[in-house]
Amino acid sequence: MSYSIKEIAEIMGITPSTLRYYDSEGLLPDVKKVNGRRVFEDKDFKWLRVLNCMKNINMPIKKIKEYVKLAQKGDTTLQERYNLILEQKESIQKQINELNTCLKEFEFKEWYYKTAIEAGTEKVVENISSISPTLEIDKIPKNYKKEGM
Amino acid sequence: MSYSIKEIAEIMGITPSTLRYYDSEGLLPDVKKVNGRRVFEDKDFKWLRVLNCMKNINMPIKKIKEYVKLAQKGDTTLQERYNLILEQKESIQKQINELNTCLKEFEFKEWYYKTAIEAGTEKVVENISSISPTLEIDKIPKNYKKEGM
DNA sequence: ACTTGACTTAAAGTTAACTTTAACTTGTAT
DNA sequence: ATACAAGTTAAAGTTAACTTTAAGTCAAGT
Repeated sequence: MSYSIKEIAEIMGITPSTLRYYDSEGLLPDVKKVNGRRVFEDKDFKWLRVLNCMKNINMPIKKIKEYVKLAQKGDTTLQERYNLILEQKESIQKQINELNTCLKEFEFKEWYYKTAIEAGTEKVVENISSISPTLEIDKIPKNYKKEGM
Repeated sequence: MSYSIKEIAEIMGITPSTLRYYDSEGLLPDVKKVNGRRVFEDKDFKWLRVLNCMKNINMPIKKIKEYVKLAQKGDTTLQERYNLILEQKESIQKQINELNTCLKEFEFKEWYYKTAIEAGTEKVVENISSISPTLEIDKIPKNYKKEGM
């Protein structure tokens, strides 16, 4: 099966312009061209779904390009690609953990506002700050530090 | 307790400039000023931790500002704030789901490269595409569509 | 009195990731 | 033959979220 840029764009939920941009940035390895037009095949579609995945985990385009370049070099870069994958796996885990912590905070806020709405005023809850264990500290510990906001 | 901009910046892991930028964007409600200098108190610190949370879930600054403005209006905006919280909760859930799907893909790739490294070549695995159920479809279903890449 | 260090604002600059525009080509339908 | 829809490139424009710079204020220490 082969697809036009418009078709594949629609399938992926992005615009043809974005696909051309990705191509120009070297994110789409070896896309066939017929009469100067891009023709996407199953292998491209497969890769686009991995690319989509990499975008979802907030990998910058530069990093994705790096991966693509390594993959194009062949077997000599297997270890490097493995390392890159491990690095990204850690990043995903970290993001999931952060999101879960924040989810707890938002669940607290859901309760907070539900209670306030029932009472008609925020006064009934406003001195309660959070149920989330990571967020309920009111006094700052002496050596409290946080990286990357 | 009260803190200088430098202190609070270090605690939050951001720069004083970023804090000033947030303030200028209306993200820091009612920060006290003494001799023209910002003085951060426990309530500001508490809010900064919620702000940090909102940044972690990729809420745009515009949306955060919206929330701050609603909160400043008082009890008349309780329902609106509740709705905003629910909306964001859904967004977090969606992000966690996406990350989990991608984590599976990366776990597959970890195995893929480990196997390839052991064999010394990618040839031994390269026709295997993914173990993730959502990503292993090789033929595109007729009505397959995806939003927001 | 004067230097120093930490703060201030306003405005300009930066970066990533697109998006839009302009000018052009190509295959298909009338 | 001609119009039209869909593609192309190169380059300029946009947006969000900072970051840097420039010029100035202020309290404390020497």
